Amino acid sequence: MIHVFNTMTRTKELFKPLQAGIVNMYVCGPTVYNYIHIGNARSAIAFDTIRRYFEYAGYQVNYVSNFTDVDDKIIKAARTAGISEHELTTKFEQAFIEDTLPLNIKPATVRPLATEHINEIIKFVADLITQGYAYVAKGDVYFRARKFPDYGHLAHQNIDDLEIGASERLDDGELARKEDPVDFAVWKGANPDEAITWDSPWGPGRPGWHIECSVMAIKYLGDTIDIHGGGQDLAFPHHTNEIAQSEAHTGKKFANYWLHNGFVTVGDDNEKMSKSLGNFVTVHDLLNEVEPQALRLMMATTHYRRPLAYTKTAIAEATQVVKRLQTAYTNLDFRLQQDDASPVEDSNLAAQVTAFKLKFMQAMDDDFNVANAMTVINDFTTALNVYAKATNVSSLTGHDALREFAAEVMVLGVNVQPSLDEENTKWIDEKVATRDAAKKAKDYAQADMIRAELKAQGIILEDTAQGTRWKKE
RNA sequence: GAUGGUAUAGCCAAGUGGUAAGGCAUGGGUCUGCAACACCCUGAUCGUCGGUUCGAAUCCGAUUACCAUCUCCA
Repeated sequence: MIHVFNTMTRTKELFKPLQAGIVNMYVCGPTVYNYIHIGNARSAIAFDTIRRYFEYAGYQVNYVSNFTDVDDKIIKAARTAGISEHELTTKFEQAFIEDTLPLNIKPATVRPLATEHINEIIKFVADLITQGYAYVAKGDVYFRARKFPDYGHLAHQNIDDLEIGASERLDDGELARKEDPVDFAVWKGANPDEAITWDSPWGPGRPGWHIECSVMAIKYLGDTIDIHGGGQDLAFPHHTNEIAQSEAHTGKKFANYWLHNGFVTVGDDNEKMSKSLGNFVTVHDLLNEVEPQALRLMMATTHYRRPLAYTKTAIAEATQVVKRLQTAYTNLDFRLQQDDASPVEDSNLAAQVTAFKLKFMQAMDDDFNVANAMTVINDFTTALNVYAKATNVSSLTGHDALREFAAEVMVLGVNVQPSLDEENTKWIDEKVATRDAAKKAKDYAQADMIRAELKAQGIILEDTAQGTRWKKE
């Protein structure tokens, strides 16, 4: 019984999908005019973790996340770089894929592009005009926000309280064309010097900012979707406008649950990180400095609705934890490979594993309470470590435990299974064998020398009751 | 001005009425030929003030501080 916090109602609600066993979710993706920053990554990781938990819990998840590949910033950035908009967006779409891969962010089921849905967008806009919800004004098309009842409910903004132009970025010309300052563009007429335009019944132009998400969400997931997600800052105006235009168009509820992730803050004063403040860190740069799995864990274990303070100490701590999780997995795995491991079930361990799974799900069912889930994973880790030192172990149940452990940790996006590289490690095994012989002969001087020699090459030896295991530093 | 969020040990953080989970760090111990890994032990009365209650971090009121949103932003 999964409960999620719905921004629309500001309460935790029991999650009930429209179709049993299937979750249709749409998450607003980045505008691709630069490398993604850690705020984008946080959002992607938050919803990837949610997605992975649904999948762990047995749901099929249809996860649609877009690239917004046409807007003012793209036009500006392309012009600065001296390349076409398409070249620019293609480059950063590719970079998104490359940068999110090491963070174990699963690719979306569908990753649609605004520019590949222009016909559908034009049709959608035309329908809104026919319905009387939108009007043409000198090549632009605006949505009559006041005509939509309950406008602003999602962000809990009263339409009359909206401070017009509070961000001081409103274009006066646009303001003059609007019937009402709260109206928003669904289609923007082209400026004479803009190359990236499409023909429409209202003249050349391009989609407004919010329309692509409405069109693509409905196209790929249906008129009503289960979950719509994105960053907190999107609640207003982006999602508010999506709701207005979508529900005006279909006459149906657009999304049953609205989930919003909190911001990333940086620096000592915990200031919001954003592109406009210029204090952002790109994932592209960060991946050269930090262990990707540590970054992933750090972000995944901060509850998605809370602000996430990006600090070096948080990364350092996460690095320790990742190591601890991986060590536990590897050490028990080593123990189970020993000849004395029994093929018979260990009912005691099996019961523990069942209990951990139950507790893990209880934690995650509560609006993805990762902090409590981590408590379970920590207990699980300790149990694995204890078992790895046990005199009698069951290979059968031990492997079951490892599988369940890895699955739970993978919900958070961390892989504890060592990658199997093909390189030749025979020489290490030989050194270890030589050292073991020296140890048996109580020639500790030679044994220590071999250990030091391997250490110099980044190989750590660890003696156990069943023999010596090695790992890379 | 409107609308939200946050305040718990050195740091991160769970906990919505019954005498404060967990992690990191610190210190001590066990295991080990030594080491490593691991395991065990070690810490706070919950921003401030007042109220309700047999009992509050948890409810109510006030207050302080910090952060965010109000048509560029994940």
